[in-house]
Amino acid sequence: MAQATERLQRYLEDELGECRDEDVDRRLDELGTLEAALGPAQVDTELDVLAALANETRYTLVRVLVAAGEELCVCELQAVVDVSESGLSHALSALVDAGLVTGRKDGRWKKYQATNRAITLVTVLAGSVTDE
Amino acid sequence: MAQATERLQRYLEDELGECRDEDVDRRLDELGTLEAALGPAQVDTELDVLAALANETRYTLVRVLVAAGEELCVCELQAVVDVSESGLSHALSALVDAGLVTGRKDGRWKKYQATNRAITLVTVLAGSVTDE
DNA sequence: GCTTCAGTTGATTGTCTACTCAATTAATCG
DNA sequence: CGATTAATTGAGTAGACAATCAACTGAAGC
Repeated sequence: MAQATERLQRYLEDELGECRDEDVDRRLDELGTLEAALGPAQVDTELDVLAALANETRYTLVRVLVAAGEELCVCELQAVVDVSESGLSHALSALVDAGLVTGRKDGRWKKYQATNRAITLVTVLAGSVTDE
Repeated sequence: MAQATERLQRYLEDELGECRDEDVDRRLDELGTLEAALGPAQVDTELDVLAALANETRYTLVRVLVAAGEELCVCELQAVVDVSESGLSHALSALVDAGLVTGRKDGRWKKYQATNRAITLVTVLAGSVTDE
């Protein structure tokens, strides 16, 4: 970090006209505060959610479940994605772990449903991409 | 898909009490419609955005830029993440490609700023994770 | 003009991830 | 009960990804 700090010092000299060591320390502290604004645990959760969504198979499943607005059977979801039965099960399991869908056994069948989190995220994401 | 269709047929028999081939076809069509609700091009864009965010280094950069509310110099961002100078540059480049940040050269320095898309997504994601 | 400096680019490498296959569970049906 | 069915689990593997190193670009400053 020593070298990086030198560069930051030169930058602050450019910006402030003058720059003492204490100015560098203050700026480093400000940057640290920005980074720590959310707790690290929450960031981990957010990254888990993002990782779960950032895959074509899983994102398709979430989108379909959100669009359906009701629970769908695994055997129906099988018709929607292009992976093996096992692959579908792995995908759904990852989505459950990320809190994006919930599963419920119903007799011989298992049904999955999008959570509020999934609905919110898919809606906002679609919106933020539409208005390029 | 032949086998999967058989299972779907049995499922629909369970649900509807009775099920002709045409019922299966109709359900398959409904599912296809759900999947196609958004154009495939838009889905690709959404997946690109998700992939760009789903990485600790890049997500941290976006969060800090959003929290800062102003443009930050590469040399400032260097203090925030734990990768090489080159790794930082690669990360910022990926974020630009995903439309999450913009870059601007200012003399010897290069400054990056969060886009509206990034602000929206980070805000909503943080919110959707807070209310567990 | 040559050097220094800020940042980028491309190639390479080790790690992580998303599948598939095979075996397994749990439930239903005959 | 034994067989079939729906779905899950775990091991293995091919491909994708993130980071680094080294070489490069372009602007600033002496």
